[in-house]
Amino acid sequence: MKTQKPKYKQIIDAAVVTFAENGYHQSQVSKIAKNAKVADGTIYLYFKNKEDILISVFQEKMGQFVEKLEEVIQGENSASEKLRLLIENHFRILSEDSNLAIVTQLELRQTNKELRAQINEILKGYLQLVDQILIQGIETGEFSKELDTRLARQMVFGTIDETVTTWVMNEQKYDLVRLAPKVKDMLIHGCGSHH
Amino acid sequence: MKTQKPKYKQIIDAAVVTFAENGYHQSQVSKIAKNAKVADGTIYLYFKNKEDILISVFQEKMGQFVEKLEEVIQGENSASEKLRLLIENHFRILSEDSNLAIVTQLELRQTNKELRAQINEILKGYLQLVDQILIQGIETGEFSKELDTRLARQMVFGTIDETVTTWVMNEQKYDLVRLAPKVKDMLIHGCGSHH
Amino acid sequence: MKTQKPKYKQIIDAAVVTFAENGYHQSQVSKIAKNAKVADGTIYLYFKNKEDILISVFQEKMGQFVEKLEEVIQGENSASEKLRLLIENHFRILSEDSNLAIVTQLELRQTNKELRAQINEILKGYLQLVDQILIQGIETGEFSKELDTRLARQMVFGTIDETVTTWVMNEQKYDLVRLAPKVKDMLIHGCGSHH
Amino acid sequence: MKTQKPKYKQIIDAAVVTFAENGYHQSQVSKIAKNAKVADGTIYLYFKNKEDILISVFQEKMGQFVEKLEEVIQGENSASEKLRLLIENHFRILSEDSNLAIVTQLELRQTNKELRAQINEILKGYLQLVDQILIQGIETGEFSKELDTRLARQMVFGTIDETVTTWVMNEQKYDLVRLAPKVKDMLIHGCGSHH
DNA sequence: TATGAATGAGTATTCATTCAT
DNA sequence: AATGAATGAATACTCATTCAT
Repeated sequence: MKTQKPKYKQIIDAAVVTFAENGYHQSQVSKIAKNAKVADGTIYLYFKNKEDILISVFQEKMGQFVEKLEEVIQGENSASEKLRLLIENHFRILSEDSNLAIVTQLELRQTNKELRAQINEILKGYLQLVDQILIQGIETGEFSKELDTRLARQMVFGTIDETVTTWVMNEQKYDLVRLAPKVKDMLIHGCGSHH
Repeated sequence: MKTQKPKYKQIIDAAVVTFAENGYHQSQVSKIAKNAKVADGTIYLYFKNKEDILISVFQEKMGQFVEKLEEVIQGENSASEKLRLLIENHFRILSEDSNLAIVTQLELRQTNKELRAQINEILKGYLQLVDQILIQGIETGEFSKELDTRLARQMVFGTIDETVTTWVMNEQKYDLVRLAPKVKDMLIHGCGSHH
Repeated sequence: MKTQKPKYKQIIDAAVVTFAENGYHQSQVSKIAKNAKVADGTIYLYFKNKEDILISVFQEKMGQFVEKLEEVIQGENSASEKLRLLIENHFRILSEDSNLAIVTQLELRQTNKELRAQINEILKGYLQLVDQILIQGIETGEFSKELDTRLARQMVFGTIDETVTTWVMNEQKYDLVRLAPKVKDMLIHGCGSHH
Repeated sequence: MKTQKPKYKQIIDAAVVTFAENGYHQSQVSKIAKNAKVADGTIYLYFKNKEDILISVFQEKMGQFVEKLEEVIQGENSASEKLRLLIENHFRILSEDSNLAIVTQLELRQTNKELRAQINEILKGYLQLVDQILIQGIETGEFSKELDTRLARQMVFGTIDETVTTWVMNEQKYDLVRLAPKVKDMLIHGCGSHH
C-alpha cells in the first residue's frame, strides 16, 4: 500500500493523540493541525468538519480492529475459544495503544446523538463478529438454545466495554489482557454456581 | 406546608427536560432558566455553574434511584431474586421517565474526565448494591465461589447499562421491563448451555 | 453631632476600606454591604447607586479635609507659611489614613467623565483655599505680581497631587509629611537658582 | 512599499477614537472592531485582551511622543529653553490630537493598579527626559544646586499634567500651546516674587 | 426602616470554518 | 494541493438594582 494520502494519515494520527491528551472539546482544530504539521485549512481538504475527524478516527481504527479480530476467529476453534480470542485481542489492542483506548472509551462518547448513531453504524461490524460466535455456539450446542442473541450480544459487548472503561478510568494501572480468560468464563457460565 | 426550595426543584426538573430534548451542550443556561420559569441569574443562586446543574440532576435522581432499589432488595429473597428485582426496577424507573433515561445514558457521558470522575463517585452507591447481591449469592452458594466480584459487578452493570442504552438509541420502541427476567437469567447462567 | 444616621456612616466607612482594598470596580455593592454589616438593599436607602457611594465618600472626606485646612490657614501667617501648612496638612491627613489616600489618588479616577465633573465640583472648595493663599501672597508682595492665578493654582495642586500619587504608587514607603517644606520651597522659588 | 501590519494600526487608531468618544468601559470590543472595520475576532490576533489594546495605544503613542520630544531637546539650548520646548511640544502634540488628549488624561486612568503600574513603566521614558533637563540645569547653574531632582520632576510633570487635564475637562476651549512659556517661567521661578 | 432573594441586561472571548493567495 | 489570516456567531456568568415581605 502506497502512502498516497500522507496528510490524511498524519492528521488521523495527530487527532488520536490530541483527543487522548486533551479530550475532544479541548482539541481545537488548530491544535490537531499543529500536531499533524499541516495548516489549519488543510484539515478541511480531508475532513468535512471537526466531528468528521473524530468519526474518521473511529472508522479507521475500528476497521483495523475488526479486521484483526476477524482473522483471529477464522480458525476451527470452538465458540468458547473464539470468544476468548475476541476478548483477549480486544483487550490487547487497546492495551497496546493507550491513546486509542482513551478515545474509544471516553472521548468518543462526548458527542451528540447524531454522531452517536454514526458510531453505532460503524460498531455493527464488531457486533456482527459477536453474533457469529454466538450463533456458532448455539449451533454446536456449546451455548444455550434459548439464548436471545440480541440480549447476549449486549451482555458480551456491555461487559467487555465496561471492563475496558473501568480500566481506563483507573488509569490503566493493571494488566487488562490477563483478565480475558476470566471474563470469557463469566460470560459463558454467568454468576451462578455450575458443577 | 411550604414548598422547600421550590426554585431548586424547578430548575432540576427543567434541566432534565432541557438536557433530554437538546443535549447538554445545546442546553443553554438561558434555555434551562426559561423552562424553569426563573431568571438566568437565579440559576447561579442554586448552582455553581452549568456543569453543577448536570451533576446535581444526576445526584438528585440517582439518590432516589438507589433508595428505591435498596428498599426493593431488603427482603428475604434469594440473591437471584434480588438481582431480578434490581434489574426490573432499574428498567422500570428509566422506562417511566424517558427524559431521565436519555440524560443518564447519553447526555451524562458528554462530559470531560473530571466530571466523569464525580459521576463515578455518585455511581458507587449503586455498585455497592450489586456487590451486596453478589456477596449474598456467593455466601448462600447460589453464585460460584470462584466469582471475581469486581469483574462480576462489571458484567452486571455493563450488561444492564448496555441494554438500556440500546433501548434508548432505538428510541425506546420496545418494552424494556419485560426483558428483566431474561437478562437476569443470562447474567446468572451465562451463554453456556446448562441442563 | 448626634449619630442620627449610623448606617450611613457605617456604609461610608466600609466603602472606603472596600474601595482601597479591592478597587472601585472590584468592590461589589454586596461586598460593601457585608463589610458595613447591612443588607444589600439597605445601601439603596442611603445612596442612589454605586457611583453615589464613591462620590459621597469623597464629598464626606473632602468636606472634613477642607474644613481642617481652612482652620489651619486662618491665622495671621504669611502666604508662604500658609502654603506650607496646607501642604503639610494635606500630606498628614492622607498619611494617617492610607485607605483614604488610595481611594483619593487611584480609585476615584477610575470613573467616567460625568462623575469626574462632579468630583471637580467638590474639589473647588480645596482649590479656593489655594487661590486665597495665592491672592494673599500677591497682595502682600510675597508672590509675583505677574502670577497667573489659574496657572499657579494648577501648579500647586498638580505638584501636591503628583507627589501624593507617586508616594501611593510606591506603596507609601517613605515619610510624606517630611517632604512638605521642600515642596513648598520648590513651589515658591521654582527650579531656578535664586540667591 | 507594502503597508506593514495594516490591521494593527487600523485597530490602534480606531481604539483611540472609540476610547475618546465613549470612555474605556463603554468601548466594547465589538465597537472598536466595527470602527476599525475588522471582525471582532481579528482584534485577538493582534492583542491579548481589551486591556492590552489600551496599553498598546499608550505605548505606541507615547513612543512617538518621547521620540519627538527627544529630538526637540537635543540641541545646544539652555535647560530653561529645553524645558520650554518640552512643555510646548507636549501641549502641541495633545492639542493636535484631541482624542489622544482625552485618552491620555482621562480614559487611561480608569484602570486598575496592575495596569497603572504598566503605564508608569512606559512613562519612565518621558520622566527621564525631564530628569535630563533638570540635571543639565543644575550642572550649568541655571537651576538651584539644592534642587531635589525627584521632587522637581514631580513638580514639572504634575504641573504639565494638571494643566492639560484642566484644559481637557474644560473641553479644550482655549489655546493650550500659548500657555507653555508662562508655565515654563512658573516652573523655573515659582510663585515667589523675583526681581 | 431593613431585608435579601430574585432579576436580567450586558460583553469579552473562543474557535470552527472559509477563502484569497 | 496547501496555506493561515480573517471571520463572526455564540454563550456562560456577574452584579447593580428592585421589591415583596
